[in-house]
Amino acid sequence: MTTQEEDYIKYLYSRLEQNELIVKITKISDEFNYAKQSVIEMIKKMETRGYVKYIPYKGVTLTDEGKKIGTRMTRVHRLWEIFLVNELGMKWDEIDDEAHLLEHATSDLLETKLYEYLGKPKFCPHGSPIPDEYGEIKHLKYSTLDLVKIKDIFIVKKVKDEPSLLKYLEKSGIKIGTNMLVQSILEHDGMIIATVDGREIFISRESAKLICGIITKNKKG
Amino acid sequence: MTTQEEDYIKYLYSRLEQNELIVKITKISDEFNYAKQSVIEMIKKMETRGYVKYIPYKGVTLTDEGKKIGTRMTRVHRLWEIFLVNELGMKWDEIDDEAHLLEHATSDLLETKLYEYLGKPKFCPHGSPIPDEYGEIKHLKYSTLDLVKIKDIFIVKKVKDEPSLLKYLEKSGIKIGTNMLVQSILEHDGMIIATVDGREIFISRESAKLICGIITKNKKG
DNA sequence: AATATTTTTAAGTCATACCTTAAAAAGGAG
DNA sequence: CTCCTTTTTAAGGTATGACTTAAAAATATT
Repeated sequence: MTTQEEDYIKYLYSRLEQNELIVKITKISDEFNYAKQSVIEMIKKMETRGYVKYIPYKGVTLTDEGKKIGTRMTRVHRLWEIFLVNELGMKWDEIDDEAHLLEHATSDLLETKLYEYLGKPKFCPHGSPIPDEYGEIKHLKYSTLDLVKIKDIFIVKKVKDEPSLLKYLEKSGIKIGTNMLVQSILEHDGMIIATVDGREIFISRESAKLICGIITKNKKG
Repeated sequence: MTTQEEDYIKYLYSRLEQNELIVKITKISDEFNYAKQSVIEMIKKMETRGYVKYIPYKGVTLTDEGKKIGTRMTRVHRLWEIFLVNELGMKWDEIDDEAHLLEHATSDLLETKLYEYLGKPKFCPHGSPIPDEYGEIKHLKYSTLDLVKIKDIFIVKKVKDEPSLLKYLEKSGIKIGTNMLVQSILEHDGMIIATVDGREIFISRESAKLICGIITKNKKG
């Protein structure tokens, strides 16, 4: 298993997590900035190895074997993210690239030891679930921040792993578990203005769609 | 910088640590199990990049740039070894391969964070010195266990990183810092019999040369 | 159904880092 | 100084995983 194959599989697995069961070659080539031809060649190679099924003009799906590897890569990636944040004190937006390098350098033994060392964590620092040692993963259903109404309380549970968003949230003091009280929603662009520990926070509608959590209605009495 | 280049440089650096200032192509090809031709090609490529100086029929030396990279690789390798032993509880003989994978996946930021997290350690689990953040390294001069005499006390300070030796020492309860009281030395093969916490330990002459430490003469009164 | 667009296939290229085999050159020993 | 061994050079090969360009095939649109 090469680093490249692992990256292809991990990407396909991430699409699967988003319920995208079949992924177009074009989408893969856009993701990695590879020529379409290169992607087709690689996918065909991976098909002969049993990791994916490729239906021309339709797209690519992971085989059971591919899913197993994808689960494993995702698990290892998220475990390293936990290590980098909880143990080394790195920031949200610094860890994806680091974890990406480390995940390709992780043996089964190391994976096991790391998992136990970190206390068998269930969620990565961005709130995504970590598959357990048997590959079982429980995706929780959340709302997104763009669905709130004025006076709602929103508890942040998961955020998209996108550096500039993460940097902004970090700067704004928003973490997993943060409670946001929605103060107002601008009419012309949908910007959400909320308070976190009394401080005012501004979240664009676009960003709001990338922030998952739980909405608690504030019934006016 | 590719993984392969890093491995070549790290090996040359390890030779340098043993005061082997110029390394024969044959030695490198033996070490990695590569054809000599392949080594020559690689070394020539690395020479154009400024990492080594190659004198045909003589051997290879690291340039200052190469030494810098070698120091860095060695440092990162030994830091990961500390992590694997001290934090994850891995065994002496399990960590070399793991650290080897991880060292190629370590950014400067991660290196810094890891160093601080581990408490700026000065020695790896086998007792080799870890270069500090400026690349400074202090090689301590030790005796070797094969130089002891009967009734000497030997304090283990450093052992060769060789899986089967490490496994044997682990099983025998010998660690860095262990005190060994030499009971007898067999005449025909030089085998050393010593006690550690009352238990009898057997070390062949060959192995004894790979165990470094401090000899304290036991002056008979 | 005809045309336009997208996707795939085919053919050939590149760099990396290994490999082998054979010839040439250097170094060491008698 | 010649002979022999070691080392290097030269030439050509392999696999991986990218690339481009052009032709063919399938899908989508009018």
